[in-house]
Formats: sequence, structure tokens, C-alpha cells
Amino acid sequence: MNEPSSRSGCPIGTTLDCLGDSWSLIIVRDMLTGKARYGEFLDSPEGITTNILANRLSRMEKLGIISKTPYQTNPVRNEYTLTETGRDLSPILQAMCRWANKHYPNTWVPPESFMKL
Amino acid sequence: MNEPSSRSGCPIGTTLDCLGDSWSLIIVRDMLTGKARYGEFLDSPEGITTNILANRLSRMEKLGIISKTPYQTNPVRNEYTLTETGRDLSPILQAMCRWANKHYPNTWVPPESFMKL
DNA sequence: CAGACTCACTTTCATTATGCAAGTGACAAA
DNA sequence: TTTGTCACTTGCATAATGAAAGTGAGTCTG
Repeated sequence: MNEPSSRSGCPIGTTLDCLGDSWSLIIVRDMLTGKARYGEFLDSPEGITTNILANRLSRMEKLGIISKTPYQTNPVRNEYTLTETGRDLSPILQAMCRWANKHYPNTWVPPESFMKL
Repeated sequence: MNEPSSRSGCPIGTTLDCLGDSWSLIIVRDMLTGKARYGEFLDSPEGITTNILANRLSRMEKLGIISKTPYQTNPVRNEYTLTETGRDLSPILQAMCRWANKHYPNTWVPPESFMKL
């Protein structure tokens, strides 16, 4: 559980030091909606590439946002799931949904279940 | 008021296409707390550089998140302020504060006034 | 049992973005 | 006239990203 290298003590700055890029929160979204495996994250419509996905999974694991647990051996394959720290990001994602739904009316409206997580 | 070039119709993806980097929301934070001028944004402790600041200001202006209005002529100098679209980002920033304050206890606790915006 | 296939990555490399520092232009003040 | 301020812009080295191909463990098919 590494600390992020933070530019300031500002909580917004610290959050951005952890997750301020265009892919990390996409992966968190996918995990919140039930995805857990490498191949499932690759299937998302945004089209993350394999190198970036591997990089972000290991980064977020080091930050304590996600954890990986093997679901089979020979060969070992892992499932990635959110830690409590990771699940606690849902209010941020929900706020993003409300913002985009209001200002970009062509964006999808998420299911109630997601907005109540 | 350009549309963001969006990777999908997902509202989270669209929000990240607008603001998914480590500087844009720092500038929005500063505007929400009363800063308006180029030099004021440079003073923030995160230390944004001049080229990135200029780039983000023009990007967010094109997106309709901020607007600039001259506060003097000879030479023209502008103030940057949030549009309604920009002010509506405050719930996202507040959620980030709650997340970081919970999981990184050394982060600053923002004033009540900020959390009620 | 050889060959094709799956899954989860890793590597390579070209392109793009970032960070640092210095430069510019309009004006004000000394 | 020189210095200073403010708001940028430019140049350049370094780092991050994206696209595509490669790898390795094991399974499945004929």
C-alpha cells in the first residue's frame, strides 16, 4: 500500500496523484459493475490497450485501491477486485455521471443500482 | 463550446475525456476558491508550469467549463471564471476530498464553505 | 501428438504530452 | 532609460501513451 507521491497536501491534488489520468477510473468503473478479469477490462468500449491496462492494474494495486487474487493455478490467473479504498471511489464516479448526464445529454444514464453503490 | 472527443457514451468516460489529467481539476479547484488570474493559478502549491496552465485554460474554455473576461485593457488582461458547467463540477471535487481525507489522513480538511458549494 | 487457440501479459517503437527554462511583448514605475 | 510585472509562447529534453507484435503456460482439436 504505497503512498502516492503527492504534489501537495490538498486532498484533490492527492486524489489526482493517484487517479488523475484518463484510464484508472475507467477500470474502477468496470470493477464496480462486476468485471474482474484482464480480458473483461479489455472488452470495454473505450478500448484500453494491453500495456496501459497492465500498468494501471499494478499501479492501483500498489496504491491499495485494488487487490488481485488467483482464481486458478496452472497457469496462475488472477481476478482483480476493489479494496474498500477502491469501493469508496464510487461517490466520485457517481458525481461524474451526474455532471456528464446534465451537460452532455447524449451520455448514457447509468442504472439506479450503480448510482446507489 | 466544443464537445469533448469522447471514447464512448459513458458519462464517466466523457468526464475523463474533458478533465482526465492531473491539472485541469486543480485549476477548477482554485477557481472555486476564488482565484481568477493567471498568476494566481501559478502560485498554487502544486506548481503548474506556464505552458500547461495556458494549455488547460484554453482547453477548458473551448469545452465551456470556464470563460475569460477582460479586467483591463492596455494590455488586455483576462480573468478566468467558471461557467455554470464548471461550477457544477464541485460535487466531484467534494467527493475527492472526502475520499482522500478518509484514506490519506495527512491531507488537508477543506473548509465547510468549500464542501457546501 | 502436432498444431491451433486462449489468456494474460511484456516488449518494441513511433507519436504525443509533459516539465523545465528561457524568451517575448505590452505596459507601469523609478 | 532601465527595471519590473504580467501573461503568455517557444524550444527542447524526457516521460507517457498507443498500436502492434511477441511470449509463455497450458488447453483443446483432429
